[in-house]
Amino acid sequence: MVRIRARTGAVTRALRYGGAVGATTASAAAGGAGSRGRIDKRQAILDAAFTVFAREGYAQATVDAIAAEAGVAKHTIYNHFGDKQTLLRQAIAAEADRAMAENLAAVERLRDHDGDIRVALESVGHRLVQCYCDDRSWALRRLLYAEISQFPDLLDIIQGRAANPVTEALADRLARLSLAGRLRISDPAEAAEQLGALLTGSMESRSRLGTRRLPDAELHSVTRAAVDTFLHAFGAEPPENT
Amino acid sequence: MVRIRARTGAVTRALRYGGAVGATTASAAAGGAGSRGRIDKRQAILDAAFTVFAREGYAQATVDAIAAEAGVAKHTIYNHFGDKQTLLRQAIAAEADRAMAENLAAVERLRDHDGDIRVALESVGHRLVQCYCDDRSWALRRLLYAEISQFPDLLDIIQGRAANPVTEALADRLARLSLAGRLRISDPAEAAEQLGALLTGSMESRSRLGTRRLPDAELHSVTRAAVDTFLHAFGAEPPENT
DNA sequence: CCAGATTTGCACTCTATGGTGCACTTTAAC
DNA sequence: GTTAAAGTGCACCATAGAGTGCAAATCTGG
Repeated sequence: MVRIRARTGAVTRALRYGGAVGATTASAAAGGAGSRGRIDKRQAILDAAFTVFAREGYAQATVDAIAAEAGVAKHTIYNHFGDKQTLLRQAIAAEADRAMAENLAAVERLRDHDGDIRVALESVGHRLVQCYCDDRSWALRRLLYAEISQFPDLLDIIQGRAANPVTEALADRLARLSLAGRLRISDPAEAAEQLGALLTGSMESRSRLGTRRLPDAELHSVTRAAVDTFLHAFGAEPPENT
Repeated sequence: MVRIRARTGAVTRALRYGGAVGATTASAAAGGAGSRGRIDKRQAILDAAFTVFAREGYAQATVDAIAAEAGVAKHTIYNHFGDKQTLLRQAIAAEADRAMAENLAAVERLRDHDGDIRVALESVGHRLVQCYCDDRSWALRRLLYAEISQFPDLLDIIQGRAANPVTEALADRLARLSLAGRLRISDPAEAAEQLGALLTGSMESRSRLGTRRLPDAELHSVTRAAVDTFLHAFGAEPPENT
């Protein structure tokens, strides 16, 4: 027990002054909203919590471990979040925000792409697949799957921060392209859903539930195949057979 | 503590003699291989373990709860499986076998379907989607996502029992159909992957990670849309536009 | 340099649970 | 019926981890 204490203390200090692990790095970049006290340990805690929760699962993750990872005293965590459940919810919400922002940014790049439609779709598709296969995205997805039966309200937290808005944004872009005569789509929402499915559908098994990092070449080839099939179904001019 | 004991005992007895919950029902149907002792509590334990693990997650699930659910003494569990981890692995393996068998059966129905290709694909697709959306399938998927970082070897256990063999079987069928001139497919494996993606890709958000049961009508419409898109891309005769 | 807020270290409580030991009962097979 | 295997009930151990209290240290704004 005493030995554990000592080790925790050492890690804590190393993180605080060394700032090597990433949690503290992120915290430095986030000292904006309502920063009272020090350089807002809040963000560091959220980052650390997500990391540890994702690695160990909610039940296995100990608040002590999160504190150590964040370079913070356990008490500070309870000061900020009250209890472990709240911490989980906030950590997931923060991470979902980050992930969705990335996805939306990717989709938005369809807005003023005026070259070949295939090139545009492949570019955006590739970016979307990259986001989907990002380590943190997989961690978030795993964590959601893991805890959804224990915390059904996570769905509400994710609601509006997850795939849904991204698909809608994509549907918007596809509708515009269709209106401009570049695609032939009757139901943009459905088309967006299907494009998303084609892009990400095979990632689960390919990446072995996110435990294997996929080479970029593989992402490219999946993207190309997905866009190819998509254009066969929704392209404006009937494509000559491959 | 005493009160908990009492309650557990009551549930246990109710299960043993009433056989109402499903675990015991299943066990009765499985007293085949190597049944020594009683009517093989083994299967009842596996079923109960899967149920409880899926509901609570590995760490939260208590062996006592599993014993109660199975209508069995805690000791019996340890007699059969040694420890909690082994129990998890075996429960998952058993459930994966079950799920894969269902999926393969669905795919096999493509073998001697000689009518309209669209009808055949929609029929099989619908069955596949149903399997995918089955409560137990979702539970298995959630459990895998949840525990994969704690037990990476679950991948090996699932290997050969999961989506992979199903996709391969589907690729086989598609290849035959292509050879018979009913489809125009250059890469059957890729086509199978894409058909699978189109069928199941939108289920995650639609069913809210499997926490919402989808009306069969919705499954049908998704299936129809998936097959439609698939045939646009891989149909033998270029379809007239919708 | 001061005051108030924040953070920290550490000890401590309380509860939960995996796993075991043991004596006793039930079951299946001969 | 007898017997050995399988199952049961219960007490028990050891450990671990959430959450709290408190006094001392540290920071931040003025």
